[in-house]
Order: sequence, then structure tokens, then C-alpha cells
Amino acid sequence: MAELLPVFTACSTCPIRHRAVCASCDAEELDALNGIKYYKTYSAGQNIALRGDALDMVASIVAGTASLERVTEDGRVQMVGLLLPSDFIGRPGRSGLQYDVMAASDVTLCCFHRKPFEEMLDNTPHLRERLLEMAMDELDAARDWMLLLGRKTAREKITSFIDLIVRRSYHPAEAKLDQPMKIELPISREAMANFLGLTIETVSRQITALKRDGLIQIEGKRSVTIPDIYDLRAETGDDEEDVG
Amino acid sequence: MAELLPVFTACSTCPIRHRAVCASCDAEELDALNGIKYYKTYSAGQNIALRGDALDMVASIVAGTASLERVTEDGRVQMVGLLLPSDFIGRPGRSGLQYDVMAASDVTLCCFHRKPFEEMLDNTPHLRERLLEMAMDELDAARDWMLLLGRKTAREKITSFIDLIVRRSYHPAEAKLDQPMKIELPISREAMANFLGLTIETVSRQITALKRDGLIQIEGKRSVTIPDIYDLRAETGDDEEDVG
DNA sequence: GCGACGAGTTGATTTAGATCAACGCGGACA
DNA sequence: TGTCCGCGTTGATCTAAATCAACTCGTCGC
Repeated sequence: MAELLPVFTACSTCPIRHRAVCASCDAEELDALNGIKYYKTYSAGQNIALRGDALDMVASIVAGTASLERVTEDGRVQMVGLLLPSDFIGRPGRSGLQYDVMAASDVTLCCFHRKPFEEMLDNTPHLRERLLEMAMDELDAARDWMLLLGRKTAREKITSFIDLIVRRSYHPAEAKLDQPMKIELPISREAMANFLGLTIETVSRQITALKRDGLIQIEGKRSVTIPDIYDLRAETGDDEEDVG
Repeated sequence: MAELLPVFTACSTCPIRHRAVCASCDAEELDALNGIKYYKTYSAGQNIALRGDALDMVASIVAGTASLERVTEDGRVQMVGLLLPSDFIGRPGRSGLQYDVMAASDVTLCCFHRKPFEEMLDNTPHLRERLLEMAMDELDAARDWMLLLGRKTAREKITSFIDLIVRRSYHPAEAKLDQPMKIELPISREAMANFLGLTIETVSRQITALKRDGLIQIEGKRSVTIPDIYDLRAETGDDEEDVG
């Protein structure tokens, strides 16, 4: 159930100020954005918008986790986007959605009506530049994800997912990779299965196996401690080469 | 083996003029691009660049087919991008490649050195705008592809791939959907397997099955006739809803 | 003309993960 | 304070696609 989420009003104190679409905006540009933004919250499980809908806004995730999902005609579900704080929802220049947008947890969005945002885009080079950068980052992430979906084993999928959450949870600078790391899984087992192209039974079994092998420890259902992140990464199937 | 490919010099007669990254450039902008472009050809099977390489150019595909591939540490291959004429190679603002770029057939590229192209990007709003649009189109395509990789059966994967090639081979306006359609598969069975997250044996068997079921006819190895595209699409597993 | 090689097909067998089924556990609620 | 429900785990069995193995066909070089 959604308890009331904190509502931010000043961009200067916004937790995603330096990572979101507004990251490279200067004070003046930020001011303009500030004038057209509004906040909206959704509770866990709600759908934010459905495939085919005309979405009259774009938005940044301020808090919580949303997912993008595609569904086959007979109801098989594949997650095609996992949106964490600072990620962007919506496509400027096109209102018709290609996939469902779901609130995987309670979610706070910083929204902009489509029209004024698109106009700002034309007058604010920094904004379009940042949007392009984010789109290309997402494309790179999508390609990693395709390797995972097409070629990795169930165990590799799970370890890759945990590593992904680790990477998004720690700023590269402040991460101590040689110490145990602790994360919260942002989504349920079912959502993990839909992310990874597995069933929830297989997700559960693989997590149990990783626990048995000492690669992870679990407290509750969502809290994971990784004693040695290098050991975990050795199981992801990824080439070691550090690209990026 | 690569026979000599035709080399174009004037943008005005370029076959991809109205679909590539330069599509929305005006005469003046085109002129500037023209000044920094150069052509390069690769023969089938060659790699254009490898993961980790610093690629000092970006390029548009003029003719032929290239693929982007990711490889697991033990050599499993997943195609993560299929680039047909008018598609764009490279990422402005970052030279380090995240994946291998391969020539799936003989390929002609229209190349731009990275630095001058990035400078043009800053002075040419149309260019950045078009690039953003293309990146977002590719992201949407990547998401369809993720549904395919994660949740579709082998038969659905093959029919989806054939449908994809049909859609890229016919301009929507001039396509006669109620008549038999004929396409050339742009890639080998092995490349199809790597695209679809299957083995070549499974690809071969599924194609045979589709032939047996009368959904497709094959002449040679690459030429496919689809008697009824609607029958084929009914097998893709996709939701009928026409979005986009 | 003929062996070698690469691309593709077909068949037999194996297996990773799906499916079907039961059960545990904690929180909501009457 | 029980029981109901959603979420997750565990066990038994099944199956789609992988793997292992031959074989065909075309073409390239000699």
C-alpha cells in the first residue's frame, strides 16, 4: 500500500538533479523546467500507462522503480525496461506508447506536459543533448540485456541481475569493491523472472543455489549481501574486459 | 568475396539520403557534411571494429548489412544490432566500442571522422534531432527484440524475423499486403541463429517446418516468398494491436 | 574431373528450464 | 485468534531446444 511519498518542489534539493534529463541544464534552463513540472505518485502494482495509450506527458523517476513491459498475444510477459531514479519515461515527438509502464514499487514522478517539454527541447540544446546521451546509454544497456536474454544460463542471468543492481546502487567512485556489498532488490521474484526471461520457480531455485554456494546471503526476501563481488561477477558469463 | 561496390559521391543521388542521419538536413547542412564524408567498403565476414576498440569515426550504412555482436567469455555469440542501409554506426561523444561490428555482407559505409562530426552536431540542430529520433527508434526495436529473445518460441522467433525483414524491405506506402511478398534474407543461417538466440540447427528445422506448412516458399538459400503475410504474422506471437 | 571445404539440412539423444503441484510463512482482517 | 491471501520455496515430471552426429550440395582450387 502506498504511504505518502515525500514531495519535492525545489530542483536544487532534488535527489536526481545531477543524473536526470535536467543534469546539464544551467540555472536559467532549470528555472524554465521548474515552471512546467509537476509531481505525481503511483502505488506499487499500479499501471502508469498502457501500450497504445496516448501519454500526454514525459517524466523523470524521482523515487521508486518502474518497469516497461511487452506482452505476447497469449499473455507471456517480458520486461523491456527497468527504470530507477533519474531514468526518463516517454518519447518526445511521439505520444503513442509501445509498451506498458508499470509501477514496480511506490513511485514518484517529476512530470512535464508533452507540448511545453517538446518546445523547451527545441530551445534548450543542453536538454536534447542530455536526452540523446541517456537514450544511447539505455541502448547500450538494452544490448547487454539482449546478450543475457539470448545466450546466458539461468545462473548467469541471476548473477548478472544482482551485479546490475550493485552497479546502480553504488556510485563508482565511492564503491568499495573489496568489501562485502549490500543491496535491496528493487523488484519481486515475478518481476525478476519477467526481466530475465525465466519463470519465478527458476529464479527462486537459482537464488537458493547461489545462497548454498556462499556467493550471496539473503535477509528477508529482498535484502542481499554479496561477500565478494568479484566471485559473483565471475559467474555472470561476461567477458572481463572493462569497457565503458 | 567483395566485388567492387558502387561508390557514390553526391549526397543528392545517395540512396539513403532521406532515411539516414542526414535525412532532415537542409542544402547548406548537407554541404557541410559532404565536405567531411568519405566512403569505405568492407567485404562479407570482415570485422569493421571490435569491442574495446577506439573507433575514430561514425558512419551510415549505404549498402549491405552489418551486425553488432556481444560475446560471452566462453564464446557464445548474440547479435545485438542488425544494421541495414540508412542505419547509423557509432556513438558520438564516446569512442570506446561496447560490441563487435561485423560486415554480414559486403558493406559500403559513408563515414565521418569523429571530431568534425561531433562539432557539426553542436552547430546543426537538425542533425542531433535526427540522431535522437534514430536512437529512440532503435531503442523501440531493441525492446521488441527483447520480447522475442525472452519469451518467444523458436517458430515465433523465425516468423518474427521474416516479418521484420518484410517490413524493412517494403516502404509502408507501396507495400501490397494482400499479395505474395518476396524478400531476400540479408544474413546467413548462423547469423540468424545469433540474432534469434537459437542454434543453426533449430533455425534450419523451423524454416523447413514453415515451408512444409505452406507459410513460406524458399528458392535457393536466401530468397523467401510469403504467400500470405497475414498468415505469417499470425504465427509471430505478437499482439495484433497496430502501434506506432 | 575431383577432393576439400563451407553452408545448410536432417536424425538421434540429452538436458536446462518449464510446467504442474504442494507447501511454508507472514501480514491483513474479521 | 484463526483463516485467508499473496509471495516465495521446494519437489516431481515433462518438453522444447540444445547437442552430437551424419549427410547433401555447391563451388573453389588444382
